[in-house]
Amino acid sequence: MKKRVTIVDVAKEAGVSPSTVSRVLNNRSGDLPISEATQKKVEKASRRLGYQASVFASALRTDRTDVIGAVIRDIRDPFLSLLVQEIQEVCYQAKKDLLIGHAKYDIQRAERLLRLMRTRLFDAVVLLGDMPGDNFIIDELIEYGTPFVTIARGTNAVTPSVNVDEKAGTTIALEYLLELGHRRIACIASKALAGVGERVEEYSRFIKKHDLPNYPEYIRTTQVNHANIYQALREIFNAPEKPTAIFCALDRVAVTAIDACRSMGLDVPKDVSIIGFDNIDDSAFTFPALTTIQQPTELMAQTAVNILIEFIEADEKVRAELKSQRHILMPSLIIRDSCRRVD
Amino acid sequence: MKKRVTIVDVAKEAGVSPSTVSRVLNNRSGDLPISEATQKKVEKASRRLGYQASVFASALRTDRTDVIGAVIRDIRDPFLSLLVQEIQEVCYQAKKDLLIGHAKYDIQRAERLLRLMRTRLFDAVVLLGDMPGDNFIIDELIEYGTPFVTIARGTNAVTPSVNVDEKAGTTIALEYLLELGHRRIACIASKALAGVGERVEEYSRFIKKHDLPNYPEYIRTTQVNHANIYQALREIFNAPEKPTAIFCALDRVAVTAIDACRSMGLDVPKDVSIIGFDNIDDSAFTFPALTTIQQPTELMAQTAVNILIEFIEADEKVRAELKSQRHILMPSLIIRDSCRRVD
DNA sequence: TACGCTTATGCAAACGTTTTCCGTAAATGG
DNA sequence: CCATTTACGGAAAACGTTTGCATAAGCGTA
Repeated sequence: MKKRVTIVDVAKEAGVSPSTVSRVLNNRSGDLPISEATQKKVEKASRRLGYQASVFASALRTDRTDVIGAVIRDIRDPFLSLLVQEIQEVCYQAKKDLLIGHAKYDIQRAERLLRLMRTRLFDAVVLLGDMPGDNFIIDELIEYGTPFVTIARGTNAVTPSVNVDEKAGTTIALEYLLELGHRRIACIASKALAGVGERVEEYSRFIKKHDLPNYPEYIRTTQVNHANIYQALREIFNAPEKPTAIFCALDRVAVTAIDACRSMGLDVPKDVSIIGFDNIDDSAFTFPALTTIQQPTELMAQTAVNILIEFIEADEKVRAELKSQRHILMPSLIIRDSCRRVD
Repeated sequence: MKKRVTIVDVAKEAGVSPSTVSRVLNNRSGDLPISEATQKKVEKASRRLGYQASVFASALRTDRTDVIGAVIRDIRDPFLSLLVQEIQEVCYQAKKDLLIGHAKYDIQRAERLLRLMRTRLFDAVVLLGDMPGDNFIIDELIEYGTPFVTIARGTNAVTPSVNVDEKAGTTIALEYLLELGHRRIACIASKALAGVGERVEEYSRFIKKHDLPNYPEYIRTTQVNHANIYQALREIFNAPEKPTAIFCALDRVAVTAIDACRSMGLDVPKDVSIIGFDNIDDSAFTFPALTTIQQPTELMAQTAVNILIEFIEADEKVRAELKSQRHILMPSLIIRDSCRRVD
């Protein structure tokens, strides 16, 4: 086991001062000229010793770590983890590290992560998804001046945020069903977090606006598992008129719903059409493959990280104007095999 | 936006020296006595100012951050993310933070995370799953003396590790099928990473040992998606004798296989029995629900984190003996509905 | 009274960087 | 040939903690 090699070790090895080593390794030749020869010497010495600057020491001095934090509501949520993967990809390209903290739907755990944020372990933070009662995180982040952006947290955020246009997505899905001739359209959602909530609202508005049948049984909110979805479907099909299509507010419920329909002896899409929202990976692999609304995850990640990086590099005044950045991105329709025309 | 409040601010507020503040806040009254009165003063001042020690400064001094790092092969792998969630839970109880780095099956990305590990950003590191060619990570971790443990990385590790007994698990699954009267048993696996590789090997050994039919078509390795699994199934059923059961080396393939069977018009378990391995969440929600081998994830997490914590607190000599800690835990059979007796 | 012992606290060094300020030598200009 | 710039590099302070050591006060004992 080795002793840590420090900047003075490198300095000795190269026969220069620590200051010079620091300047060379951080490319500060702009501030101060450094001869080719010493540059080479230092670089060689550094490589030879396998030197790696201490994040602590340099962060203590500079208030920068080059690591971005992600606080994710649920690491096992297929959409959120897809998103975090895209974010990581963009960070990687930008030479930032991404470290993920898992809140596990739990305020206490999220609060614990605040310790690390307050102490500036992260240059910036991205918050993925919302949890009931988690606004204090945002408050603290603001208070301590940590740059942050929220993503998938509802379109009515007042802080820097990136979201898909939930209403537009819902409208696209429902209009597609309308085009296929459906009029009796039910809706299944999971417990209402920000984004999903907006979708359900928009569903109701749409139904009303187009004067479609709206039995109370048509709209179900449930946990996402086979048994509960099965139950929700039974209730829906017990309505005075059976629906011919179901709008599932997330792919996770859509995927399960397809399975549940089959175990009820219902054929998708012959007996009932199903459309989802999110376009998670699984949705391409159900049988039949799921027709759904795609969120532009790559663009969302790109946008979010860009905001963060601008933030990090900005000084006081431009930061102020960055604070109003709110992006709402357009989703698109992915047509696969789970919806069919009806007459 | 606030100026950072430091220990000297608190000291001033409380009318004591920074040293005293530090001692109170870190409960160093064991080393050195501190009067009740000053304790109260300091605590009050600290609370009033909302003081939070800088991780950098204290880590620089103490070489401790109280954060544990997890490097995960693939954040979207359902088994691994289940595991990381359990680990996080144990860490939380132990008052450590867990920060997750996502390697995304990519050596380069994993290597980048090494920067953080080498600089002791983490008190200890847990490596989840293996990737081809990632041994250099372990080498570096050893070289730089960072405590670590691997988990789900194959039972023949030579460093501290926690694994399920892959062979025993496979045997349990196959013996169960045997008991149900199956003799023609096929096997589908994903590309061979450490653990899964052992399962496939054990499958072959078992088939040979029990003198069961072993057509080459019976053993397929494939990527995990509907199309590929479908194809694998077709090949398997084109063997001279159709199998009556399929051992899927991971639940992810089992779940997809159930779906694929159904879309081939095959009823599970009437036409073919399917057994999985891992017991991921989804497996309880397939239709029929999947019979599978359960990994004791909670115990695995507990064991792994315990090793890490012992490591962190140990001094040189006990560390040496900790290095040989290799745990192989017993899996168990979860009987659900995807296997049935055959005559 | 002087001495040692306990109890409670402060001083200052150290952790490993980065960066401001300054010094020296060489080069350039008049 | 002197004055002034330019090119290069070092010394030292600072970032915010923790901790070994010193010390001061209080108290019992010889």
